[in-house]
Amino acid sequence: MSKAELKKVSDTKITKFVKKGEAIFSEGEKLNGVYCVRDGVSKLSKLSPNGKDQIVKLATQGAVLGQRSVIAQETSNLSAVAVKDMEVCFIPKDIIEETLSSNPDFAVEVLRHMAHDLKEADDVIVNMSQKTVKQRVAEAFIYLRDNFGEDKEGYLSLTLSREDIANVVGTATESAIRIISDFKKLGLIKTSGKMIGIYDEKRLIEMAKGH
Amino acid sequence: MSKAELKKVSDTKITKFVKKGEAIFSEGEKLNGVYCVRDGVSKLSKLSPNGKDQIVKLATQGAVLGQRSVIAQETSNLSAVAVKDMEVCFIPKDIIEETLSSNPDFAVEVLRHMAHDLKEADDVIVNMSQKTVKQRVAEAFIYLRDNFGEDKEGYLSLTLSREDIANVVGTATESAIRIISDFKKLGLIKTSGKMIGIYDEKRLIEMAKGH
DNA sequence: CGAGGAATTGACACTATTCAAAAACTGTGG
DNA sequence: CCACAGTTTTTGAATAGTGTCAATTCCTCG
Repeated sequence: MSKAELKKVSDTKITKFVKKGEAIFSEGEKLNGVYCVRDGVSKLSKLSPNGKDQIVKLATQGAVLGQRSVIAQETSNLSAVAVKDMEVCFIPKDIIEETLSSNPDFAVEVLRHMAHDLKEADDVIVNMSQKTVKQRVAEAFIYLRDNFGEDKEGYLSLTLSREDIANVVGTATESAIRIISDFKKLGLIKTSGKMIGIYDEKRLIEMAKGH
Repeated sequence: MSKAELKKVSDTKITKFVKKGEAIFSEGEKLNGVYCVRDGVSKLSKLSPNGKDQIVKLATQGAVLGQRSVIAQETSNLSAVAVKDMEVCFIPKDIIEETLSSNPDFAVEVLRHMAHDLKEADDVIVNMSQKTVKQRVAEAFIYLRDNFGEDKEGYLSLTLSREDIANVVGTATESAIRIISDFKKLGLIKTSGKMIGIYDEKRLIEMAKGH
């Protein structure tokens, strides 16, 4: 973006704080702008017909929420709820649209970003359909560590409830719990309250591949 | 696109015919352009680590293949294979890139298109993770009819092998076969060779919702 | 300390994959 | 036109993987 555009954006942006558990927007809602994540983590989920919530993506610092819906000029197909206290800034739709149509570089940049998201979505589809729940749980832990890090004691920095883990993996909460319990018994992970830490990364990765 | 641009595209485009079963491009291949589907149908699939092919999308007339990879400047994450004799036209990467950066309207149009694909991918993720194989098979038949139509005898115009059906649904071939056989016994569908026709749409839709 | 939600566990029904074998179909060369 | 070889489609039976429901136990917060 040019300097003038950047200025316009920073003039109009509104910073918002969202507490863990609170929604930024919900499925079906009409969005009149996008939200940039400055801090914290949000889950993007979609309610399935059977009443369960499928988490499609976890978004953290640097991610932009609502982009897809604003560009497609549709209501949101996902809900965004904070899983860790957040600070987001809001950018009105008008600015996005205007910048898109006046600045090809910006459009291409957004395009690249969306192309990347699409590839990730394809990968998730393959994972969901071709891997067992056990493999997906193992994968989820690796993913959580790689994307959100771990504290000095080796526990994952992003702590999700067992239900959220199940919703990321796409399974029943009890199934996820049982597998976590198995992993612990096998010495692959350690737990402390709802916190989870990776013990034996190597074997966990093996597990994710199916062994 | 402007007239001049359109002309440039039609000057450089190369028409290609692809027979059923032949590949247009494969996973990991570097694409130096995109393919527009003028006729026929292609499956876009990704090989999973366990050796099975997951069909992510079926593309027909009007669809553009390879767009994502060209835009992201990456090798293709999917393979494209014809499931029905095809006619495609090739548009070199250079032209795409140039048009993207010079014509904001074109970029926005592509963006909208990709936003739509992304939403569809989200829906597929939810279906894969939250529905049973039986529901997904039922859904697949409805999808095939809605998108590819049926002949005068009521058989689906797009005939896929049982294996392809299983790969769309994300299950073992035998599982898909068994479910198809069940549906037939229940009077929901009829078959003739590998052709499949929908008998009782209403109950099939119920089935897709899970009853 | 008590209430209410979260996490865990057991038992059981149901779903789906796997391996093996039989039957049906397809194209080819005699 | 038929027989053969190679696929694809079907079916069976055994096994493994998941989901559901109900009952406890744990935790956390007011």
